[in-house]
Amino acid sequence: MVRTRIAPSPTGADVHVGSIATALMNFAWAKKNHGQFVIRIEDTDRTRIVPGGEEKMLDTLNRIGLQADESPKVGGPYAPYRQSERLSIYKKYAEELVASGKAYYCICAPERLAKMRQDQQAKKQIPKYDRLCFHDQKNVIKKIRNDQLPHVIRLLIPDGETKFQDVVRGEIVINNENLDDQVLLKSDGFPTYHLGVVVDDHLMKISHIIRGEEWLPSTPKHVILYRAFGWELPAFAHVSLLRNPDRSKLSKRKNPVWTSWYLDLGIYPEALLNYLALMGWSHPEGKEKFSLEEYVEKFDIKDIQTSAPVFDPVKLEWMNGLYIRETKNSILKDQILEFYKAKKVDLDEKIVEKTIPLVKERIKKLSDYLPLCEFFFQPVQRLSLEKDSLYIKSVYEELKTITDWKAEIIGERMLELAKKLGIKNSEFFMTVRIAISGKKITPPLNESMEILGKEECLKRLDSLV
RNA sequence: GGUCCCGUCGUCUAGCGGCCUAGGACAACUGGUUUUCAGCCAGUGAAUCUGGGGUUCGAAUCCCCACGGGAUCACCA
Repeated sequence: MVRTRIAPSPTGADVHVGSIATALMNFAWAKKNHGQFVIRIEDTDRTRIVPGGEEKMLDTLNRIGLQADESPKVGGPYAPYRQSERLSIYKKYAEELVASGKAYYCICAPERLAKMRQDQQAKKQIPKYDRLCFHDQKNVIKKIRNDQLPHVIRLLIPDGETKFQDVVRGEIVINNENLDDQVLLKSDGFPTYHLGVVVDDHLMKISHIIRGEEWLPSTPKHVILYRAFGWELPAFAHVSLLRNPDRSKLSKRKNPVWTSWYLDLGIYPEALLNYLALMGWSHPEGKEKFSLEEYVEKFDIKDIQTSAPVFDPVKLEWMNGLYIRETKNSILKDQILEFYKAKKVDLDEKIVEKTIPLVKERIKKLSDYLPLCEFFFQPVQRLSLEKDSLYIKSVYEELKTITDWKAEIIGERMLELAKKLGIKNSEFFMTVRIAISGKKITPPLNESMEILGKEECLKRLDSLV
């Protein structure tokens, strides 16, 4: 049975787009194999918890359409799915490790640890705990009992080397000398990430751990833990991190990284997912656009790319444009209405409906709509007209005589007028365009004028005459 | 710095020893459609496959080294 999971930590304001990319792979792999995709909240660092963060993350995941089979929201057979609610479990397992001699108590003060690390670094040594407490376990235990001393539990890294298979990177071998005696249980009773993931992934029967490559260096510790418990190893698949254009990992310093930022821009969840699917993976037939369903069918963790891709918002927008152009007009209308309503802007449905055919090929995301169409709803600040725009009056007079206010007719009459006046079409229409819309870039002019209506057009021209 | 990962057009990638004088997509540029901008269509440029050594009849593909980039080294995840 294939079971995958994502384990977000509510230490940010929202879900990072990179997390969506790995969530997508986890989702796809579970679905492809008719297994389950679970969401587990790893909130063990109470000092970094962002209020409302968990709520927001779950909400975003929901908006994006990656439904979890098990999560804090929907529950499941291995509940609770929030680590802060599983404290007694970690404690039990940590103690078990101490009992079997695979871990030990440590009462060293943070100050001592900090100084030790500093000294080691100064001497260019590998910063590692010196096992002071390990070598004095009896006394340490006595002190903890007698004085109620705060303490942690550390993993005793065995000698030798640790080896494991990574689905995307092959065999990974590391000399254990490079590993520190990792704290497993903190003095506040919360587990560290390392204990938490291993225990939960095992208990929740996670078969494949697909996560960012940032975890690769600490995976040997996890492997050691699995073996210390005598548990079977899951399959590990470390995927590359999304990068900034300068190749550093995608960060909010250099790029918008919160998923809802893109969604709130009017990027479709499907388009975001589709674009993200192309980061480190490619369709067997070379297709660029495909549905989630198709992705699930074609995806295989063995095909995941090892090199790290640069996140390109330009291509994302192109992808979204593809989706917009394939959206039915009536649906696109509703989406635009809804999109702006969420931003507290109420648009006239009739106008939006009429403008859709004109803008569908001109917008790449929903938020492109208003900048392009604002003049339909109200007169906008006008660009200044060229000095030789005196023929605006003729335009006004000509339009005034039109009785059948249709784009085609308006176009014919304007063309005639331009010819009569001896003005180049491009110049003439640009002038009219600015007079009517205030801008140089607009949807097709004749159609726009039809939508605006004769009265409104004349009014706008009149103010210039 | 130690450890680990990675290295094909500007970007995303195809490529799994001969089909590669390296293919596609985005971006760029040119032309067409045209009343602006898009869209659409046609086309152009863009990678000595990071470099150097091997292995092989033959290497982008396998091996080694160098260089470059990244990640990671907490009672953070």
